[in-house]
Amino acid sequence: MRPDDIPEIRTLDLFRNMSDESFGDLIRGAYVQTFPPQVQLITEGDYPDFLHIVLTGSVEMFASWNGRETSMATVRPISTFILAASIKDAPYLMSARTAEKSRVIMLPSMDVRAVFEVDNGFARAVVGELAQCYRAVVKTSKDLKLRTSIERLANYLLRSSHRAGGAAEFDLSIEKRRLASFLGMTPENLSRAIKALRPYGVEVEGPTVRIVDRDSLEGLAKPNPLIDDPST
Amino acid sequence: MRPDDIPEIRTLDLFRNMSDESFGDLIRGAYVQTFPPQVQLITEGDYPDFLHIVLTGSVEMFASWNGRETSMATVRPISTFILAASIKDAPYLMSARTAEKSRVIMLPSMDVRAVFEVDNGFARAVVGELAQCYRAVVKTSKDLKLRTSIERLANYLLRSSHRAGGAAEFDLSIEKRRLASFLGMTPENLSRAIKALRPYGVEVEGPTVRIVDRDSLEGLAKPNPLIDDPST
DNA sequence: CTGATCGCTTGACAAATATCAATCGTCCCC
DNA sequence: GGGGACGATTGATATTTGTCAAGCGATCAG
Repeated sequence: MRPDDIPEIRTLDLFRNMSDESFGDLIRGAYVQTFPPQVQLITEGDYPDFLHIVLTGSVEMFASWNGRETSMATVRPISTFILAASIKDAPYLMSARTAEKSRVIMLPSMDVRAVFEVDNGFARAVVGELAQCYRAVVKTSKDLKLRTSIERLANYLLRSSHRAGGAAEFDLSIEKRRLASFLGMTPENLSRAIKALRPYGVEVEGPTVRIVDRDSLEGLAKPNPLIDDPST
Repeated sequence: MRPDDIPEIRTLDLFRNMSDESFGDLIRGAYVQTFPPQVQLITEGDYPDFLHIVLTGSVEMFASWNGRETSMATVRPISTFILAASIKDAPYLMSARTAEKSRVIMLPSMDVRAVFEVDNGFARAVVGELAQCYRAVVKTSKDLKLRTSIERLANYLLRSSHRAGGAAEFDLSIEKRRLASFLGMTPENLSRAIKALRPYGVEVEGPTVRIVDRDSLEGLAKPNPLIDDPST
């Protein structure tokens, strides 16, 4: 691990309120690695060796069953993934692969569990992180069950715009076929859904999205903080 | 609260490893109430006043958007619900109503958060509970995205049978229209899906289900512990 | 007993979504 | 520069799923 990685990690919510000693125990066995795109980092069903933290790039979480595959989430810096499995020492429910070139910290799960047992500040921080993850999955579940595919796309675009600081023009930061899978549709249908949003002031050219008429799009999307606000 | 409720609660995973003092603080302001069926206990968007624990009966968690409603989960004894919102003091993402006559403990959220801050055993127990909830939602999300409606029904029936001790004959313990909503389909389609499972040895009469040919049903359902095993 | 209500079921139809096949464009490698 | 690979798009078609309307059967109140 590079020495200048350490202060950056130390300030994460998850590690901020733990003792120096515990933090030292955690990062002693840690290492940072840079992966090229499309490298599978973990496989569902395996037992967790490491708690992963994405420093740069992005990581796609996905799941498979019976020869089918679906994209579950994209993890962006700086966040952990697979915390629940690491703490419980339970098998991964999802696989992960780098979506682009990514720098990832890996903390041995054994150390994570050991520190969790002795450091009360860390234990409480884990609660915060897990609650956040739980609520995020509940939101995407509501998105999937309550909305049509076009409504999901419309809200996804509004969320993306918001993440880009409210910009009217921004880039889809993932491939369209992965976006399709994340939104629970086929790539073909995503193409058609994009066209269906043109009357609502959405212009898409390659990876670039321009929201020309936000009011119109919001009229269709009806964004709701209990589904679309990632911060609550 | 009735005195004989207390030891039962004390043995729950969530409360087993906390100090007597903390436990006393928690239940001091608690009360137990029995609700008739179809009483709405909490409403999404509200801030949590209480952490709820179902002692008997069952509670349906559901969510709404834009005039639509979907069933998210059924909480059965003895489990908590809305723990994440209580701990974070964040708005409920789901509403809850009693599905049948139910006895429910209500612990003031303020007390829960206060005890969480001081009792380390409780804080760690909260982690275990949250991780469990998180993984449960991930599983249902995979179920929804990777399976067709008939496959979801087939696996639901196998899980129900397993919960009934592996019995070939058991009762659907929820209304069919709620089951349909939970499985992400309409009541009409659930009816048709049930008929579609007849060639796989599934006989349904009213609320009673009989799995005549488990091998055949499993051949269709292809149950997978990373989706269908609630214990991992 | 009777009528009303309610959940479930069924059939006919409509809408949404997936699948298949072909094409287009871009990027990369030779 | 010329394939070739790959992702995106489009059109045609099939499948799945939802909607609407009607009817059935159980339950319950009067």
